[in-house]
Amino acid sequence: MSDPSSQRASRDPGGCGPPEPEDNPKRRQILDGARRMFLAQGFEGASMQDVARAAGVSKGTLYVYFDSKEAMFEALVLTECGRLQRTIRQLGAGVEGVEHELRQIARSMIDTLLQDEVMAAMRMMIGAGEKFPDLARKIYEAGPMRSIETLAEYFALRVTRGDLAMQDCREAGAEFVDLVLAGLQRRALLMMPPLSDAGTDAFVRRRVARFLAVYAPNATAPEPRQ
Amino acid sequence: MSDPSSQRASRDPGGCGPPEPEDNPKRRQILDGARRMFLAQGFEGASMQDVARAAGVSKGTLYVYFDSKEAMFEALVLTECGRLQRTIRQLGAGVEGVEHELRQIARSMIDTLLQDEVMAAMRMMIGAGEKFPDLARKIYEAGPMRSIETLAEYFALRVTRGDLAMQDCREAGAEFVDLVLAGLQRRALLMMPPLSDAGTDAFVRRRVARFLAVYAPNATAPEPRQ
Amino acid sequence: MSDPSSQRASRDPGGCGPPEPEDNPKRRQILDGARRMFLAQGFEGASMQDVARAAGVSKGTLYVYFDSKEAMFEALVLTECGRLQRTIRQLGAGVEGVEHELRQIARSMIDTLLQDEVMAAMRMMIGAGEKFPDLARKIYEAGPMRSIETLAEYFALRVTRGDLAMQDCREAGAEFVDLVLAGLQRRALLMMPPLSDAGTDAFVRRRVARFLAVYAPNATAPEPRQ
Amino acid sequence: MSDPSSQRASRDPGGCGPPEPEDNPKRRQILDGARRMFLAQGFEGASMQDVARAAGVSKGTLYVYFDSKEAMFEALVLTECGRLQRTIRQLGAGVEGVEHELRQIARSMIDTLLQDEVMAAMRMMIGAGEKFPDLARKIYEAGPMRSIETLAEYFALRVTRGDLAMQDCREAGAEFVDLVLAGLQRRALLMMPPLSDAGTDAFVRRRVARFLAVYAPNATAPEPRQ
DNA sequence: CATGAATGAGCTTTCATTCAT
DNA sequence: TATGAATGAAAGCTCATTCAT
Repeated sequence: MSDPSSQRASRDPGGCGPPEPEDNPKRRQILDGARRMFLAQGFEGASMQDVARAAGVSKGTLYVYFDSKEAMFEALVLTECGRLQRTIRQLGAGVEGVEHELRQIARSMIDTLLQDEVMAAMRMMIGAGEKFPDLARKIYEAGPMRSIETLAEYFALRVTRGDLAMQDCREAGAEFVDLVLAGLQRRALLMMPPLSDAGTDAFVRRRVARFLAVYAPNATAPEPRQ
Repeated sequence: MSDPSSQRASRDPGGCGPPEPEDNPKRRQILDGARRMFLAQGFEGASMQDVARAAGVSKGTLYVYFDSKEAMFEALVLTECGRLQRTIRQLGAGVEGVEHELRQIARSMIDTLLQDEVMAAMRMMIGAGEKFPDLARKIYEAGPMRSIETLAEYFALRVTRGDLAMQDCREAGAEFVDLVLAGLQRRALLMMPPLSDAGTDAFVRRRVARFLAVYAPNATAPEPRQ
Repeated sequence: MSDPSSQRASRDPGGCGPPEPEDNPKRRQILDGARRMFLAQGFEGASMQDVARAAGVSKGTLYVYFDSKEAMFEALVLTECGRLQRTIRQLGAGVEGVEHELRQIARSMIDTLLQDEVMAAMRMMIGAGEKFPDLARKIYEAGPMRSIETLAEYFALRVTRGDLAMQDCREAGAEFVDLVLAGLQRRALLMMPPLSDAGTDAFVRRRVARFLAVYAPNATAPEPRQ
Repeated sequence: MSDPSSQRASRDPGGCGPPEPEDNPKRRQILDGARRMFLAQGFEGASMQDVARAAGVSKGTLYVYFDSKEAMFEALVLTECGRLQRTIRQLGAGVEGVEHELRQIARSMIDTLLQDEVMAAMRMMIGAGEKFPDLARKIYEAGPMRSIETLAEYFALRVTRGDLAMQDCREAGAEFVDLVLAGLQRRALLMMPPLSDAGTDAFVRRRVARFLAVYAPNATAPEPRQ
């Protein structure tokens, strides 16, 4: 079992599962180079030569650890999935006061998911979707879907506390994501310059208010504003 | 001035402007082949050979009308921009009854923009964003931004009629797009199977209700519903 | 129909058929380079780079005329088949006096088929047999089998004239080939130095005598000699 | 002197000589793997990785025992030479009755030398002949030449017993090989399907009869038959 | 002695691009 | 203007070989 490629098949066959320990340092090193190149150039734009150079190994070594460029890409994306999930899971941990809390969650999602690097990953995954539809689906499940579920759990908790009132927490989660993230993400996907910090704050206040106008149990009739 | 490539530089310098008359039939023919191939295979997946074959001309002729593959891609995208704008402008034309109307607008946007072909174009443009950032921005302006503005105009009209109440029509437009389109688009971008027709209808009713809960002037306190 | 590759599929689909006119000069030029390289180095030993250099064209041009290295090899071999058949058909044309005639036929076969170049072709074909069994069979039919049949026709003629006596002309043809060619060919295949001219002559006289000892109608009891 | 590779140069400098004791077990093991792979895939088709796997050692170990792939191939072939010689030496041992005996020898040669595995070896050696001419010559001497000599010895014995009459036993041996083996071998080399068992028997009877028509001392005038 | 990680040259093939006609 | 033959750079991938352990 000293062949490093023996690790290939055994890695997380079920999808974007638990965080992978991934202990082989050379493999990590290669994936790291691959990450930089694929994010910067996309799947087709980055050549194996590029990846090798970025990883500081020879082209041949790439094929010791991965069967093909596609396999390497898949391994990379799966790794990134894990990273993303871990990020999401921490998003709204331990904040207080519903409106304030939701603003913080929103801001946290925005700050995390609109980072250049994450957007590049998203672009890469979307671009590669046509060629790797199964992979794209896994990404959806590990990313957006997981975010929504995490939010749903949080909302469920708040409902039991009486802070929120809703019947379908998942739908509310989806709505929250759509309201506070989708628009900014759409802009970023098409390379529009990001909002200023103040602009983002205003946006978050507005949209969280919209959300609460519907889901806060003691919501007065919503005043159309802004 | 018999060189058709002399038209290259002069085409729509300002961006995705008004519908281009585009009179040269051979150029149209080439762009049409390019459209089919790029949508089907993506920018890197489609070879100039493919485009030439799809357009029914020789490879050499491609270079009579376009300086490079990238230039052809850019020209194609700009043309598509115009097409999209025209589509958007017709979206909610001549329907009546606010809630019913908004549902029809929503459904129309969904049906149009989630078509396989449009999604392929979107994926292609997002994927190419890294390489053509200016182009991506133009697309944003011609696509989502224009949609929002078109909606804003429509809302403004409804406000004057007293059917809606809002202060910032553009913000309301953005919110509408986020609520009724973004989630489905996110799913489609990552190759998730589309909702059933009934599912889509339910989604539209739900989200339009949310929208009206905030912006209908005589809105009662919104009832949180599934 | 100006694409040179359109000639690919239409070339002699039935096997080693009639002499091909093969008029495209560039294709000929490439096949000629391929011939030199494949004969010298074998199928795997010769790289497409080698072939391109030998043919005086660029590597890319190779693929304008042939779909793959294997397709080129097959086209080459088929061409060589035709060449060989033409040679065989002329072998014993118009000589007189049975023993003298048979000696001349034998010598002609030997001189033709033991040329360095032909032996190289044979080695190449045999070496490639494992990978291209169908092709190898075609070669057998176009080469050895055809030789035997040509001899059989000749023997049949001589039988009607009363010069030879035999019941199965094909078997006699096979025997003749075995007696006068096989041994020398086996030597040549394994790179043994060829017999001297005088040695070859002696060999031919001996083996033709053996043949006639059996098939000459007025043969006296064969005297074991030499 | 603990380096096993010190055995390399000293191995059988004279060619395909006496059976080599070959005592190093690991070397044997490697050659055995090499034999399987080279026969199955040919010299170029089999990778050192394949050989290592087939031999159950690491790739590096291969280079402890052999300087290069070519050296390993040469060593393998030389070993196979010995094997073949031993086989040949036993071919016609201890049978009785000249015609019956010759048929048995013939059949034995055919059955041995036309086995798939032996043919594969032959094809491999012929194919490699261009690249390793000296090796090919050694093979000729160890294989066909040795067969002929063994037959010659056998014929000489029979001559002293009065069963056969000939002046040049080696020539007779060569003739025998040509008559009873060459044709079938030629077919097999070019991947033609083998004769049926009955067909082979008929072939052997016919050709042995031809042989005896010339070399049996009491041969009546040969009757042209079949 | 044995290993297997690492290498880099070389493989077949593709493709955007040029240019003589 | 339109062609398509020709190109050469670069792609993904393989493999014989080396070397530190």
